[in-house]
Amino acid sequence: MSQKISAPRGTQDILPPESARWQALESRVHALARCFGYGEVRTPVFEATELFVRGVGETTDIVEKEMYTFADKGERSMTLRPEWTAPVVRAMLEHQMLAQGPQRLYYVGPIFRYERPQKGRYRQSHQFGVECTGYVDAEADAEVISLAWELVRSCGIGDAVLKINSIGDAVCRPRYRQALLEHFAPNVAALSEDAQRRVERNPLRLLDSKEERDAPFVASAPAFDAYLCDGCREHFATLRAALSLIDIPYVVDPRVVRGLDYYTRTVFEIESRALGAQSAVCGGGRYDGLVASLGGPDVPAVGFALGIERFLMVLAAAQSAVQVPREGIQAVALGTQARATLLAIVAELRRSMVPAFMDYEERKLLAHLKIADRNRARFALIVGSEELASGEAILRDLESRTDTRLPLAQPRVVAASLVEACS
RNA sequence: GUGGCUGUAGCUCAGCUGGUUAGAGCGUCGCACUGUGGAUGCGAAGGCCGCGGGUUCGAAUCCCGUCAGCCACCCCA
Repeated sequence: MSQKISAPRGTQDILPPESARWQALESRVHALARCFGYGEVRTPVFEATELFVRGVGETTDIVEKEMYTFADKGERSMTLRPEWTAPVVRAMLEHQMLAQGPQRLYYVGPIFRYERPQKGRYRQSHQFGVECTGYVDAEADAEVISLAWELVRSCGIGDAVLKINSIGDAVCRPRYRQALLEHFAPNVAALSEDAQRRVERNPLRLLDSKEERDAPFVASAPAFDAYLCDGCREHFATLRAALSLIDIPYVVDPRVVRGLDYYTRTVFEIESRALGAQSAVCGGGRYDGLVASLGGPDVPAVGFALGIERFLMVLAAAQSAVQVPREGIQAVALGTQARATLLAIVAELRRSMVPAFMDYEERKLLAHLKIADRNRARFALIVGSEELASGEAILRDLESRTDTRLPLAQPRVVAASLVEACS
């Protein structure tokens, strides 16, 4: 056993029938993005390390300890993409897209973070997300949020909650930060160890503490609300009005504070209890300074990322196991000659895009029918010596258990009449 | 990265305070049943008890290490 190679820690193989659920979600995602006018972007799986250091933020956990970084043979430092926003912005800059007005892009694909694996947390995971650039308007925030919410809603996830918040901008955030510092600093000794670290580094994250001993101080902390500048306040109000206008239920939660440096103003999360501690299925917000910080023009942007693995888990919890519908035709050949006859018909069926299955072993009819059943085939096309003699195959509807006779002619003709019979 | 729980057949799990050849259900395959499925009955295959070391006359069982999964923290999708 020890010499067997297994998938690296925190990664997983996605096999049938699970992969079918992925395909279903992915096609839903593509269709939804299309409805909102978003085009797909695909970027390299690895990028220059510098892109993430500048884009995500030097002091974030992602950059500090979670990146898969390596030197290539030309001694360049490369990093496996730990998130999509920085690469997408890089691509937009590289291809001069931002000079051409607002842009709407979406992506689906893997990200890599070196973390300790746990349910809903992997070293390779997959995200669907969008980036909308060029609008300062809160309607763009609402658009992006509604796209995420529409996916959740259309999949029938009942217990999902949308939480929104505003974390201000370059003008008012430092003021609020200062206020928080002044609130917590006198009580540092009473705080949990983790909280003490955060007082200096990122006071905003203190609001997110789960430690019981921090709770009283968190509860009495000043609210951002009072510190928002006029611009941010108005932006948040417009967003709330827009969400109400398009019937999207939300709660304002001051504790929603994103961990990546580039967020400004709007931040939001969609949570579900089905996930335990990793409750966030989707997270995003506005990042007006990111494009400029990556060397581009001063272009505002909003977006989100949704965890595919987590989303599928929530989906599985919400839906009861659905029976796979029957589909396609199982060719049942009894004898060598029948096998040749059916082989040709199966090939023609597949050319007509009708799923066709065949087992090549010499088995009894009963065994063949069991296989057909297990394959969830809708029909069985049976040919044995009797059928060859009479020139008529038996087409059995495995659902209604009724038989029809079908003249054996040229494979293409048989396939054509099967297509008709099955539709 | 920190703390804790768990690793026995393809899957879900039994296996008492260490004691002969490690069990069950599901699944797979075969037969009853040359030719009309999901059932039933009978049978078979499938295990270095995650891996490595130690204690012991003797280890799936106790100890240490390691790998992996899970839970919480941390972080985030």
